[in-house]
Amino acid sequence: MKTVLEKPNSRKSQMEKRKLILLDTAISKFAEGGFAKTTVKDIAASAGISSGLMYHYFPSKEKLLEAAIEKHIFLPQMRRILTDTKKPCREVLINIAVRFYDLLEQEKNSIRILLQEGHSNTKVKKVWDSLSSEGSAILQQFLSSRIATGELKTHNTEVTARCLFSIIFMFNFTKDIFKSSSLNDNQFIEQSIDSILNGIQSNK
Amino acid sequence: MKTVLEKPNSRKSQMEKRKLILLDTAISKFAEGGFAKTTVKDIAASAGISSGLMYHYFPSKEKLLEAAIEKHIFLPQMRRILTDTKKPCREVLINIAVRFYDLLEQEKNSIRILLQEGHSNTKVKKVWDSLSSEGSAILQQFLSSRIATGELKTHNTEVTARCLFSIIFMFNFTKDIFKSSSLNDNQFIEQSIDSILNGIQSNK
Amino acid sequence: MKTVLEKPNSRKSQMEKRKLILLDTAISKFAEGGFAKTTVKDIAASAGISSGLMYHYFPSKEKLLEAAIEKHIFLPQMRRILTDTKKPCREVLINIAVRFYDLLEQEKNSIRILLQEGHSNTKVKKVWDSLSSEGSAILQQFLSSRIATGELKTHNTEVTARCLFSIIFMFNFTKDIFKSSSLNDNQFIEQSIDSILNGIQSNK
Amino acid sequence: MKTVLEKPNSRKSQMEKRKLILLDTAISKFAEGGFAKTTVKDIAASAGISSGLMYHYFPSKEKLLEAAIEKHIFLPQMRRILTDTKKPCREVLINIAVRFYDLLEQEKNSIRILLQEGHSNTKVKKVWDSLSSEGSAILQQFLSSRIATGELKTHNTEVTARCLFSIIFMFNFTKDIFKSSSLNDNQFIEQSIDSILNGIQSNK
DNA sequence: TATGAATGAGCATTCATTCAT
DNA sequence: CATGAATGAATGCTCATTCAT
Repeated sequence: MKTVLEKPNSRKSQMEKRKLILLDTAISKFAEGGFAKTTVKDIAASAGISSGLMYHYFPSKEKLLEAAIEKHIFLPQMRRILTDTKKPCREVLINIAVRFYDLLEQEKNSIRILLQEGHSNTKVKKVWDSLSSEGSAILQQFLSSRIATGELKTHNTEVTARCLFSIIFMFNFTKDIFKSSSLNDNQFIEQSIDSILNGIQSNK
Repeated sequence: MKTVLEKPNSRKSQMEKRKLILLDTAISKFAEGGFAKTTVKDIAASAGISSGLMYHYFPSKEKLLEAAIEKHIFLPQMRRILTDTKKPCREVLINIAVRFYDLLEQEKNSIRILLQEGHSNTKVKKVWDSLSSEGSAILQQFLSSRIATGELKTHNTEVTARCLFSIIFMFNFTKDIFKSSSLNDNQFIEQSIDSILNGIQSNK
Repeated sequence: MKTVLEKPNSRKSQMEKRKLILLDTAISKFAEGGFAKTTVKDIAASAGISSGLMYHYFPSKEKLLEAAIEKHIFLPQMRRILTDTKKPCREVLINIAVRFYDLLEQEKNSIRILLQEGHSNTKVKKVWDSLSSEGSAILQQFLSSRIATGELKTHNTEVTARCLFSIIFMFNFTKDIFKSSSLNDNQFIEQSIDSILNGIQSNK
Repeated sequence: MKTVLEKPNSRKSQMEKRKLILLDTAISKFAEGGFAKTTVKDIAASAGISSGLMYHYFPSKEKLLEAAIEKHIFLPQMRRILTDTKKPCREVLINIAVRFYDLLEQEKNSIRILLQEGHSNTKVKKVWDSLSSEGSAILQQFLSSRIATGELKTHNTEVTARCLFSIIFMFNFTKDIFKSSSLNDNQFIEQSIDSILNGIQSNK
C-alpha cells in the first residue's frame, strides 16, 4: 500500500530534490568562477547528475542561472527583517543592520552573481534592482515612522536609507579587504549606525 | 636616411600608442561584455589591429586584462583629490565626495571589471583592494586631521571613512536603479555628508 | 469478467493499432524533415505515445524507418493497376499512367523517403529498387501483350517501359516546379502517352 | 625575386585552393551520407584541414552545403550542350541526351544532394528548380526550331521536353537498378529518343 | 613588425537508447 | 505495458593561441 501510494511521489520528489540541488550548485559554481567560465558539465557533476539531465530541468545554462538567482532572491527574508517597531530607534536599526548583514553573508554567492552578471543578464539585473529598491524602501519606511514619533529629525529619508543600505552592503562586500580592523563586525555596524544617528561633528 | 633614423623612434612611439589604445579598448570591451565573453579578435578589431598583434604586446588575454586594469588604476587621481585642507570640513568633504564620485563615473568601466573579475583574477583583486583601502585611508587621514583641529568629535575614523567611501561608491554604482529620486546627484551627496556630520537623531 | 476476457484482445488490438499509427506517423515525419533530423520523441509525441514505448514496438529508430517504408510499399497497389486488358492500348496506358500518378501522389511521403534515404539504408534501397523494377515490369508485360496482338510495333519494351515510368514519376516529382504549364495534369499525361505512341517526327 | 613576387599570392591561392577542395569534399561527403549524418569534422579531415578552419571559409555547415551546391550547379554546362543545330534532328537529340547523361553522371553527387536536401533547404531547392526548368527550356527551344523547319510535327514542346528530360534523368538515376539490361547506356538513350521520335504504335 | 590563416581543445546542446518505477 | 527520467556519446561551433608569410 505504502509503496503504491508513495511511488508516484518518489519520482517527482527526486526530480524536485534534484532541481533544488541543481539550483544551489549553480549558485555556488557561478559565484565561484563566473557564469561564462563555469561549465554545465561541472555544475552537473557537482550536483551528482549527468550533464544531459540539466536540460530536462532547464532549457539552457542561461535559464538555469536565472532560475537559480530567482530561487535565491531573498526579498521575503529582507521584508521579514523589519518587525519589532516598538524598541528604541537605535536598537531597531542595529537589529535591522545586523540581520541584513547576516542575510548578505548567507547569500554571498547570490550577491556575487548579482554583481557579476547584472550587466549581461536582464533578469539578473531586475533581481538586483528589486533588492536594492526594496532594501532601501524598508529602511525609508522605518525612518519615516520614527520621524513621526519625534525620535528622528525631519530629513530626507531616502538619502539616509540609501546610506544605511550602502554602508551595510559594502561592509559585507569589502570585509575581507579590511580584516586588520580593530573592530569586530558587530562593533563596526553599531558605530556606523551611531555615525548616522549622532553625526561626527562637534558642537563647537 | 631620415626614415632610418626615425624609425626606431616612430616605432617605439607607435608601439606605445598602440599599447595604450589596446589597454583602453580592452577596458571598455571587458566592461561591456565581461572578460570571458569578450574575444581577443573583437578587442583587436576595435583597436584597429590584427588579433595576432595583441600577442606582441601582451602574452595572453589575461595579462591584457591585468595590464588594462593596472593602467586604469586611479590611485594617483584619488590621492590628488585630497588637497585643499584649509577650507571648512563640510566643504572639503563634499568636495572630496564630488570629485571621488566624478572619478568613479569616469572610470565606470574599470569599476565594473573590478567587481566582475575581482574574484577570478588575483591581480584584479589586488587593485580593487588597494583602491578601497587607499580610498578609506585618504578619508581617515583627513578626518583625523580635523579631529585634531577640534572640528570633529573624537571617533573611530576608520568606521566613518568606510561609511563615506561606501556611500559614494554605492551611490555611483546604483544610481540608475534609483533614478526617480527627487534629488540630483550633488544634492544627494551633500545631504549624505550632512547625515554623517550632523546625524539624524533629534536632540530631545 | 468482461474486461478480463477482453483485455488480451484489446491489448493486442491496441498494440496493432498503435504500431500502425506509429508507422504512419513515422512516414510523414521522416518525409517532412528527413530521417536524421526527425527525433524519436517527436514521432512518439505525434503518435500520442511516450518515446520509450516506441522501443516496445521497434528495436530502433532505424528499424522503425524500415518497417514504415515496408508498410507503405505500394507494390500491391501497383500490381492492381494493370487489370482491364481488353480496352484499346492507348486507353489502358493512360489509365495505368493516371492511376500510377495518383498512387505516387498518395504515397508522396514514402517517395520522398525512398529518394532521401535510399542511399544510406539498404532496406530502403531495396524497396525503391523493387518498386522501380516492378513498375517497369508491369508495363513491359502489358506492352509485350499488345505487340502480340499487333497493336504495337515490335520494339524493345524495356526501353519503353522505363520511359513511361520515368515520365510519370518525374512528372509527379517535379510538378510544383512547372506549375505555370498550360496543361492540367491529366492532359499532360495523355499527351505524354501520345508522344510515345505516335512519335513526334513528321512523315516527311 | 620570384618568391617575393609570389608570396602575397601563395597565401591567397592556398586559401582559394582549399576552399575549392572543401567544396568538392563537401559535395561528395554530403552525397555519400546525407547532410545531417555527415560531420564537419569528417569533411574537414577528408579535405585535409582542421575542423575549425572550415569556419574561416564558411559561416556554418549549412552555408557550406549551399556554397557547394552553387559551385556544382551545372547550368553553364547544360546551356553549352545545345550547340550544333545544323545536323539532323535525331542526331542532335541523341547528342544532347548523351551529353546531358554524361553531365549527370559527372555531377552524380550534386544530383543526389539536390534530391535529398531539396525539401529542407531553400537554396538547394532553388538550384534544383532552376536546373529542371532550364533543362526543359533548352529542349523546348530546340524542338520548336525543328518544328519550324518541318522536321517535327506541330506538338506541345513542353510535354516532349519534360518527357525527354525525365527519361534521361531517371535513366541516369536508376541505372544501377536495371543493370541486367541487354542494352548499353548509349543504345538505351538512342532507342528512347527513337520512341519519342517515331512512336511505338503500328500503322495499322 | 604585422597579418590572419590554421589549429584543436573545449563548450553548450541534442538525442537515441535504457531502465527504474 | 507505459512512462519519461537519466545517461553520455556525439556534434556544430568558438576562440585563445601559434606561426608561416
